[in-house]
Amino acid sequence: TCAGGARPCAAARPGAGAGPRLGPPPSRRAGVAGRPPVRGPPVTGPSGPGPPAAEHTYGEVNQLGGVFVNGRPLPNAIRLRIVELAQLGIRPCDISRQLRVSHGCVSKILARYNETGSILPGAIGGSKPRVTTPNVVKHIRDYKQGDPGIFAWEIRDRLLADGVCDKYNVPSVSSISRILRNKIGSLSQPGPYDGGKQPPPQPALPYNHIYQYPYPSPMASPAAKMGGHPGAPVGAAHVSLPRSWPSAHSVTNILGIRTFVEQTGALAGTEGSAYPPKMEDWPSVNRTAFPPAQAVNGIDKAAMEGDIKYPQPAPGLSSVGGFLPACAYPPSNQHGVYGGPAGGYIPPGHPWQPQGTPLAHHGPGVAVHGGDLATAMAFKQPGREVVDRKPASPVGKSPDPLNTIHGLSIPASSS
DNA sequence: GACGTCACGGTTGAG
DNA sequence: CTCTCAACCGTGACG
Repeated sequence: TCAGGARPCAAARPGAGAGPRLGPPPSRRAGVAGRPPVRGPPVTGPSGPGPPAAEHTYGEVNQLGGVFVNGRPLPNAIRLRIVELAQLGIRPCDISRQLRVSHGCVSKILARYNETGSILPGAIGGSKPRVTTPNVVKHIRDYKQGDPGIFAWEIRDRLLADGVCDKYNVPSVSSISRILRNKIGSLSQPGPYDGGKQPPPQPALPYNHIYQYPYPSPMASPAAKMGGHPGAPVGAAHVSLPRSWPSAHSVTNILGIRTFVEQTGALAGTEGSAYPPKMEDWPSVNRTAFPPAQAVNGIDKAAMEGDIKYPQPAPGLSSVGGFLPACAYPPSNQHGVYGGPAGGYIPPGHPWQPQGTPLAHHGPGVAVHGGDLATAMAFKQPGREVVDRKPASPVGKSPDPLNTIHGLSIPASSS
């Protein structure tokens, strides 16, 4: 289904269920484009009283008055809150209104959550993992050295024939050509990577190693928490990694490089910048709105900060704490700027949630186990995405993953 | 009125 | 360095 956003689906869709839509009334399809959303002058907080910091946070304002960045995922805090509220029994339509997020989005996020257990957005951009791994390069080099006149397509065939690659990860002829041109230009010298050598990390990185979403680090090991949760393959519990290409075909797996990857993943969590600086460097984001990150693990700081683009209200606003009516948001956030950290609330237990890990509760104070919540939320069970996204969960880490996990520095004030 | 679905325009990042 | 492409995004509107 398309709900997940499967491309094919969309592509194949022009006719599919959308039949009737093919002739969208003029007014229709206005979608995002039709009605020039408030853009450009980035939605900065209400240009008046707005938070100074948010001078030019840009975004658009939806019909509900909420701010969003076209093409970009909602902040994890919001995503999380959507799930939380849903778990509190609040109807999606109400959640939509309260958070000022389109109901379609709420529906989508909840559906995904139900399906995968993850509140996190999928991996955006990028493409399949590199197929030109060190090992492949090495073979190409060997072939080339063995037969300087060999054609790229011949190399390709040989890679397949020799089992170096399979049809899923064999480099394209153009890629091979490029390799020949760029990396194997001078056959005399050993390539950048030597067979036995430990391959440089980068190439091995699975998809999106840079994808800085606050994906909880593997160590979050939701799996662990999930313990007996049905359908929660412990090992795979990683719902969060955005996209992982068919692990079975994963180059990294094939090459046995995964370990590194995993580690990297873990780091990512710690280093946590929610979004890549590039984009994330949105000006004016008031990062201070969030408690200093302790968190480290995935969503935490990252998650929260990740939402940088969205002006964040003071932490105090916590959302749920009081399931405030939309109007509860400070005027300054007029445009429904997404509220602050998702903390501050004590989510209801989750069905699948491992006993004893109530969402965010323990920990007094800061950061805390708020992570649990996130974790739990984020990893209900490794859904297909999950599985796909992350080959395996790292091991032996996180002494107390839960705590740090998303570190949703929830002002958990367990109170 | 609620909600699932999906076209749309947009962003992203590997190749 | 730029372009291409395919993935994902949230919105908004239909049904």
